[in-house]
Amino acid sequence: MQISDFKDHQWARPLPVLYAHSMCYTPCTRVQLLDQSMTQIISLNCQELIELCKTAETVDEIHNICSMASNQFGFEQFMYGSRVPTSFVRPQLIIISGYRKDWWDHYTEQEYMKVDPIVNYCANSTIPMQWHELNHPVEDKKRVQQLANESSDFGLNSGFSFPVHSPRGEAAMLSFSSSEKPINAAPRMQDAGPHLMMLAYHIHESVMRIFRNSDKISPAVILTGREKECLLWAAEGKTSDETAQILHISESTVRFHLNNAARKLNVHTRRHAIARAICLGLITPVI
Amino acid sequence: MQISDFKDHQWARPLPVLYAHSMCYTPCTRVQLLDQSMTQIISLNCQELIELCKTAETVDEIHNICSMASNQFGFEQFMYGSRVPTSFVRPQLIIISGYRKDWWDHYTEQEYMKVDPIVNYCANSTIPMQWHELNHPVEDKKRVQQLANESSDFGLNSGFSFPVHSPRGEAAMLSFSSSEKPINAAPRMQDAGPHLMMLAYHIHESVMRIFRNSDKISPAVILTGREKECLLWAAEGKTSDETAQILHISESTVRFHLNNAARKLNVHTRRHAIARAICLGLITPVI
DNA sequence: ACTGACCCTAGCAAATCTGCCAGTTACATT
DNA sequence: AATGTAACTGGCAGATTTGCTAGGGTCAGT
Repeated sequence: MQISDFKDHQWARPLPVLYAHSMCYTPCTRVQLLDQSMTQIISLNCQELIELCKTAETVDEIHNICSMASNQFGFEQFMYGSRVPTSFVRPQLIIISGYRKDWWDHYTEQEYMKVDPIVNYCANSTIPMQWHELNHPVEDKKRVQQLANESSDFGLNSGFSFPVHSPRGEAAMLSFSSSEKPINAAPRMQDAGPHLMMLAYHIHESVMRIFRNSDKISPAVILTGREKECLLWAAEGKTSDETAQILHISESTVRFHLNNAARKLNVHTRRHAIARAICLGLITPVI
Repeated sequence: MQISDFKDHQWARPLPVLYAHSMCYTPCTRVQLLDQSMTQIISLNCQELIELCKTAETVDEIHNICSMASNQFGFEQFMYGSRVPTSFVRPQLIIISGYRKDWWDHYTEQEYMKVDPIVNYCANSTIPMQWHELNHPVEDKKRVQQLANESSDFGLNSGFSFPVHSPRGEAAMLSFSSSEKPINAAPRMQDAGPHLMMLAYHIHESVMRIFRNSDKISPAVILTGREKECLLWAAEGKTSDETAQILHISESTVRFHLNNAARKLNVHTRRHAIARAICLGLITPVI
């Protein structure tokens, strides 16, 4: 969504992106082994890469896995990006770039992410998409056209992007690109689709696991059963009094639990607590 | 999450499940053509099934596509289920059952869905899972054990489940099952995984498209830009006054927009409006 | 020129939330 | 027996939301 400028406001400063440089761009068909002390060259199939994901403990490993997958299926560059809804206004971005350094620098410098139709597509859809299929209406046609023109200068002529969405509200994207023309690359990409889709979800799970284990994103908030229940009914629009009747407890107790929940969530109002709890997947619909 | 009983409350009555019978269970290795007037027998690969998804206009077509996929990969029964977050307390369920009629009747009669660890897993994870791998802690061990024992009586010895999550907060699951023992079925299932995962997401998209086109689930709510902005800041915990300062408008205007948004969302409080808007994907984090 | 959609503003009474305090009870773990 | 966690209850002042009504202004499309 478009949001009004609020440059003069304290919210203007963006959260730092957690990981965002092109670590080891390798435009060859083979990549180095994970253990970088060895220079042996190996190649792993998708299933093996997925197994690596499950045990990966650093972002570098993830980067290497993506590189290998990219090469495995004849792509040259990749990019993983995810948006963690720590806040609506200032979500946390995690980016692992396998783009060429010059392109990535230009991309960030121009803030292309804000208009990139591929990013926009992945944020709103679940179906993998080959770039030449993209036909979404865009807001800022001029900028999008500029982006399209410049990207081909950096060897991004065709690509395949995989949206990832989790029950905790995280939205992610894993893109692979090639300098080949779409007409030539399409059939090969088509075959790789299902395997890369499966990989994309595993990559995302691994990245989130790694960052949750680190102290770089806020630790999981743990709410008690009653706290969740009170939040749930509050999110359903019930007043404290109504919630109290539904749960057969006093209104004071409901307020008590909501206050505790708000404190744990590090917010000051119920609205904020509700939004946070939903975003974090702490309260989910009951089946 | 566990929620206290509220049987004596008006919320006790469940929403009707939209589609939940075993339409044409076909425990053979081939299925009938979509045009049922013809009895010709065909077999389609996964890519072709996905193409069918894109144009499917009825639930029956979806059912047939799932049947074909099931047979294609040596499964016998399937089940698709999705939960649309129209409300936290009373979400809308859409179910397309390819289970044996007797099993499905028993399953619903026992309300197994509420304790089914596979359903629980899919609601909270994104990675496809073979049933024998499942090792989640469960709440009601006795009932889960009962479910496990009885399901094998109905020919569900191994299976593969695919969670689906969308940016609009829908959670879905597509499961395929076989009477084979896991040890025998696992390798074949493993190979089918990526293709069925891709199919699962297309199935879900088609189902949601079909139901949104029908009048069976509430039509999409359209908010104006200002309404979204005001909701966004409200979800961020800002008061009307603070939002007014951020957006450089008067507090009256903020109230006006929030009221309009609440009316469109058919709710009476901001908390509820915020919850609804987040669930429906109407307000999303800004990049 | 008209219509519709959107955005902006105002005022008021009643209902509700928020932040703060200080307790009791039950239950499982150590 | 001691500890910790979760659940439960009460009170109060001040801030905020809610529901309502009633306008004016801009802009695009017809």
